[in-house]
Amino acid sequence: MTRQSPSIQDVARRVGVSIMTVSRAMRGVEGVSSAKRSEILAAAKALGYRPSRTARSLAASHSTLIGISLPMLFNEVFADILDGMRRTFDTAGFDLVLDNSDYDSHREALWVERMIDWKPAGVVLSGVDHAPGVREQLRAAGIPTLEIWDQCADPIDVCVGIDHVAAGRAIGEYLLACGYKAPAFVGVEANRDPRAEKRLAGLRSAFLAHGHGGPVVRRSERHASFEAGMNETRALLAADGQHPDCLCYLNDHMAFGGMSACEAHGLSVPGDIGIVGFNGLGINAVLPRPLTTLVTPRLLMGTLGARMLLARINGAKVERQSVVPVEMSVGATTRMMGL
Amino acid sequence: MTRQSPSIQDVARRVGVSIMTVSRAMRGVEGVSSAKRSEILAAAKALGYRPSRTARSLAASHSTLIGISLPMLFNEVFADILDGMRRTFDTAGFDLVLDNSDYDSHREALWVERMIDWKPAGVVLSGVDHAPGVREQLRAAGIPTLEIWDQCADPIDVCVGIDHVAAGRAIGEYLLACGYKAPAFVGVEANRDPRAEKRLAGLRSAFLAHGHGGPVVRRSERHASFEAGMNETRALLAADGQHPDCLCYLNDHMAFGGMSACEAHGLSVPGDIGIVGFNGLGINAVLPRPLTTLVTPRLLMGTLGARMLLARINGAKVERQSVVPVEMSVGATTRMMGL
DNA sequence: GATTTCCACGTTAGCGCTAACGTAGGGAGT
DNA sequence: ACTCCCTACGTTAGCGCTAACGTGGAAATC
Repeated sequence: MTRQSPSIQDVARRVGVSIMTVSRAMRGVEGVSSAKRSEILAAAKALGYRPSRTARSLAASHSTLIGISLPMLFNEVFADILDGMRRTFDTAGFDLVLDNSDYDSHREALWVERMIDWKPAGVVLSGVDHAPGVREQLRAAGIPTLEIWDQCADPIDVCVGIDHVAAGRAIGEYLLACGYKAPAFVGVEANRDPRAEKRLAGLRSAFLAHGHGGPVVRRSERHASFEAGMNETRALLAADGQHPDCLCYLNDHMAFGGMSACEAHGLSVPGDIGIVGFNGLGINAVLPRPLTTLVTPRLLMGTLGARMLLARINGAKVERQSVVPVEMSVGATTRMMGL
Repeated sequence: MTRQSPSIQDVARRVGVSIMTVSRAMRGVEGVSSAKRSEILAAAKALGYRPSRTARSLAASHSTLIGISLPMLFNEVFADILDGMRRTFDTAGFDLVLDNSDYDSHREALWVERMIDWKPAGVVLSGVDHAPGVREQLRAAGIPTLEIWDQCADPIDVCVGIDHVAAGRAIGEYLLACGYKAPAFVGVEANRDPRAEKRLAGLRSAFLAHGHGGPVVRRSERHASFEAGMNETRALLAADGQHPDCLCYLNDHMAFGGMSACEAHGLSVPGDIGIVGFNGLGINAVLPRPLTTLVTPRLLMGTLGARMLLARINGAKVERQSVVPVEMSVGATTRMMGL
């Protein structure tokens, strides 16, 4: 016997009320006396009744799903952001549908289309650089949307993140203050990570503003991993001519890999060459020589972003954009030159 | 003007067929001539029609959602597993609803209940140790379920993973072969990670079988992070009496933190003390002294698991359980004693 | 006491699809 | 010519809820 799971009808019959009263009781909506409400709740529990989410979504013409698209998961940054959001959304009773775009805006666009078919309560996208049409589709569907991790004067809906150009410039200015003159930047292919490109632009502008040349750029075709950092740094150092006096990396992972490559190449850090990461990951706490890096408030971004999106879902007006601060963390991989 | 998104009716009217024919055409189901089919598809595209997932789920009495519950995301292990599954499910047209149980089986149970309300096509749980009732609920609802990362003779439905007891024993036997005699195990609280407890049990049984004492156990109350590994190791070494001759960690993160603590304590690795991790993470490739560790085939597990679940969703019979092999990776943090 | 108000509930009409079954019309078999 | 069958559709009846509006009766107002 494959007894179907009980429906709202069964509860209504058992208590002797209409299904509408059961619906109201289950949702905690006004219009039911507290006596009836608890009677209904008890009956529902006894029968093992659980409201069907799909039926509810169809009838209400919107679901309690929230779609989240992140470039990748194995990355403390996005894992932290997700963690910050998760707690907030979870408490509010939403379920999270996840996408992993692999830094591919086309993939993201396809997923957004599919997501809209679920009539989600909200959508979260990483960054502000999307494929054409994504913005319009989300707006046309009237879906509250949060863009996270970057900033933008005119977001799709709301936006929380850091100013990547300013972050790059801050790193540049710190390095200039140390006396570094010939930076290099190690990252990934230009179209893969728009935020990294903004940081590179900021870094470049800082050096150019002080009359130096812009950074030498080296790009990996693969993920921004430990290994990629090591390989690209090795290649960079193997090139002819004078090597840079400091190396800026797309993130701490690459920087750590790069540090290994430098040492393998016989360069002492920071004696012969400076190294700067990005993000301020947990691994720094246990490294014998902590990285100089820019710490990003990922959990804060997640929590704040989730709250902003929730406010939009509830129809509240909120600031369209929120830019959170970053902090330079001076470690043991850079030094004041000439000391 | 808030023009509603077009429904199946609009497409049917435009082409001059019944909605059923449109439904069939959209789903790629038999019973429509190819001429009509392409005419309908063209009309749908022109109107911007997209089938409503919620309506479809209700009418078909099951959705294309797949629920996945993992203990945590910032962890290469689960990120890899998820990545392996994602590709497979994505291609098959499923959407992934994610939960993050924080190693809390009660949380997992609550989420499973909520997930069932969506009538998902399938559910993925991590491990085989669940809160009471979870198994029954999933079975009663007839939802294809995959348990991943551990093994079990009688899974809820299907299961793919490694044998953690055997893995622990393999580590123990390797250490015994090296000549180590006094191991310690550094992990987290006993009820937080059942898999780690199984590995500990395997490790213990190996040493006991050779007439040695079981491992000294040290547990962190926090996450199995770099920092936790460092802190617990520091505490372990600070204790009176002789220190262990080798340290086994819950995972590579903790092991790496532990290695820092050893060096800070003036112990050389592997000269004075051996260190063994678990998982074989990417960071090993760039460490000056790669960890001795047990490599787990995470991506394989994900891909294989997803395929098994897909087969179950399609009603196929499959092996209920699949145990994948692990491989000991001897790094530079252990040595043959007496050499 | 007649009117208004309000609360607690019921009724009606879908939400946008799909499963299951029904049917017309053309071709093959005898 | 008559079945028989098969293909390409259409019709009917929901899936399990909620929004919007309707209604009776008790309390409040004058």
